[in-house]
Amino acid sequence: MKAAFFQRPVLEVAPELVGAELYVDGVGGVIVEVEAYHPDDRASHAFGNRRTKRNGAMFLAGGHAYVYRSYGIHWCLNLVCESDEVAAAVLVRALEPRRGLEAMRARRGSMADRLLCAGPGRLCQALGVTGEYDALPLGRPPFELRARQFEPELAVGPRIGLTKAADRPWRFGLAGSPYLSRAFAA
DNA sequence: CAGTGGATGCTCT
DNA sequence: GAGCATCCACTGT
Repeated sequence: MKAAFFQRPVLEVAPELVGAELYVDGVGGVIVEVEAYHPDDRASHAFGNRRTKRNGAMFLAGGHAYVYRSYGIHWCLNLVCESDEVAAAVLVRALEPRRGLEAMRARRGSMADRLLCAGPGRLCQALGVTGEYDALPLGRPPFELRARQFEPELAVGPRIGLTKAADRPWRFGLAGSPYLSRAFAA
């Protein structure tokens, strides 16, 4: 997947990432859930295009990784979109494991396979993503991204775990997938 | 099942 | 010093 794919409006890119494949050092699978974050959005780490120490990677060109620590414990992986002047990103919240299942189970401990990557923190743990991956380009190893090969049935809803701008329907998922972090409302 | 609370570390005001 | 783009274990049905 080329950087140009990401250098478009984030609300256009995010739904197209559902069904795409993401691998980190060969471990990963099919993305089934994402959320979009935009500069006009109080919930974004780069609200108002304000650069901070943490969010630097969001100001790179579309096609880079933005990895941050969540609740002091977990890592969360974003795919940076748009340009160096518009700090937007897509949070990868869940994927259906396809390759490297043994590595995922080893990193996460023995859990049901449907929970290996069901949530942004779990996903990073399973794929081995840490802060060292922040600001890396997505177009070459350790990352590998493949555009979706099918037209998925999309589910849309409000984003999860927010207090600010919690009403915006910027969560996109593969309808009915058992690998979601949470089901979408009917 | 649903709901609650603790762990944990960094960013930002 | 407050507040998290979370997860898990534990409680009580």
